[in-house]
Amino acid sequence: MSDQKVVEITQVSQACRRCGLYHLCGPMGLDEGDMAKLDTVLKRRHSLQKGDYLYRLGEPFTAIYAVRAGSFKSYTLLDDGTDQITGFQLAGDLLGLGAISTKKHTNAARALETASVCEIPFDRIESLAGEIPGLHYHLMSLMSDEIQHDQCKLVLLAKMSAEARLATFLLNISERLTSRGYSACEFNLSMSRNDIANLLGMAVETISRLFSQFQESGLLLANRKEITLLDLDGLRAITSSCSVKSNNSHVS
Amino acid sequence: MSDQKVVEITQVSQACRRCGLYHLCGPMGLDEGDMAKLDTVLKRRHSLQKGDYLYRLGEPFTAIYAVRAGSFKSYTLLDDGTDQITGFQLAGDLLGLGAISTKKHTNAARALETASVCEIPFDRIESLAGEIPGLHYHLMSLMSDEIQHDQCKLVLLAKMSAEARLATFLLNISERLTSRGYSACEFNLSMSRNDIANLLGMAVETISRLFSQFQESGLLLANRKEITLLDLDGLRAITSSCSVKSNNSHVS
DNA sequence: CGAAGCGTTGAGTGCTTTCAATAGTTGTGG
DNA sequence: CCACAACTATTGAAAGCACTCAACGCTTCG
Repeated sequence: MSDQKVVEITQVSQACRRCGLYHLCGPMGLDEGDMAKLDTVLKRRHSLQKGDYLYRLGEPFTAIYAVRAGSFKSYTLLDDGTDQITGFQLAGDLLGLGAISTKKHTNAARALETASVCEIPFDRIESLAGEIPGLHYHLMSLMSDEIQHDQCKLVLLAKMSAEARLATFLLNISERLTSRGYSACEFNLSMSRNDIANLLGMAVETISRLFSQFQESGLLLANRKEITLLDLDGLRAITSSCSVKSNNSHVS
Repeated sequence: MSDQKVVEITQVSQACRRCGLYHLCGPMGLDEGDMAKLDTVLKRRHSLQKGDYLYRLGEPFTAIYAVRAGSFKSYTLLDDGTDQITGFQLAGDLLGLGAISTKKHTNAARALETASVCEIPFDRIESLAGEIPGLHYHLMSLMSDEIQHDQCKLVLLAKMSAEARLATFLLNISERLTSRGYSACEFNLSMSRNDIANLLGMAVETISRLFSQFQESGLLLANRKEITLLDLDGLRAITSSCSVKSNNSHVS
């Protein structure tokens, strides 16, 4: 079971170190050998252009995906023909975990900009898990995270005012970019105002008005998709009245 | 690996057939032998009274739970000191799946009435999974279900009117009770109006007004916690304008 | 260049909330 | 057993937040 763990470290570096999934694999106890095994089932560099579907609603579920670069929106279709965005996925986030039980995707995922993903065939995970003891536990942890994130979104939608929702959303994007090594205060939103409004359960006009209001208050600068956060504490003050206790809420 | 599967069927019957988890174990391929093994790690008949905590926020995560009888509410605490209910669990539902990654419970679970649960120690699941091939997949399916259910709740909160939310909630309770063999149209709500309002992101007064309105419209009879649904199609019509496409939405 | 889409801003409406009062229910202790 | 307190539920009236409708400028793209 541990006779094949000697591999070229450089090979692993190439394959995984730059992958968004790396920081998820590392801390959970996968050594270099395990990661090399994992690497053998990963199809690398699946690239997509803006608007491309990673998968559509109803398609058979065959794999989960890790975002390497770019960003995605995942959304479901409602009876009235409209969409409901259930989340945005940035580099390092996973896609497709909600479809394991149904074996069909219950939502669609589309690239918001040029993006690339790691595709992880699910049936090969099953066989691979026999060789890597912690893999199943790792996957369940990731799914557990997703459940927690969704519950943070529930709080946001159930309890927060429009103002607090947008502030929470912006701070969350900022935190997630920071943890990936990007700037905490300057970034480009890859999604439209429409998409933000949809996720946060509000009208587009309200989003637009709030951006203007935040700018007048000196909290941020917003020029279309270019965002500069000027007063993180000010934004936190807006959310603090009703955010989840002692928990890095993940709301997008 | 399959040399220990011969066991007493009657023993299995006693342990699992009446358990809410049974209909989850059965279809996924566990045979009687596997179920007997599973049974050895289940602590049976953990009973609770109304108001008892199954677990509290911040407690170490040691086990997941299956509701055998009664019902629970799970909720998180917000910074402002208020609660946010994230779901109600009826017989057959699972509790605790969101805490696997953090190893601490990120929400609390309390009995809404006299209840009993199966406690499933998580560390023993890990070792047991080596003997039961499909167990990990089964667990991931259950977690995948939870992710889907949470996303249905997101739709409800993001898109639906107060009227549609309550109608959806009632139909969902009805469906879940039906699938457990209870009456589809007559049931007692174990949760208070306050709890319903909290879950659905509304004021208590609005819930109360809607119950009155639904009753005047002949959709249902509501006497405190005793509910009689009179016009399921009428309720569905209220929700249909904005429910999730081709999906048995699970919103409580 | 024109069309289509995105983003911003204004005005008016309306759904839901908040405040308030009342009644019914539950639980506790004298 | 009743009285009292605390909680739950219902209903009314008024206020407010966010939505809808509408118009306009800006950007993108064929």
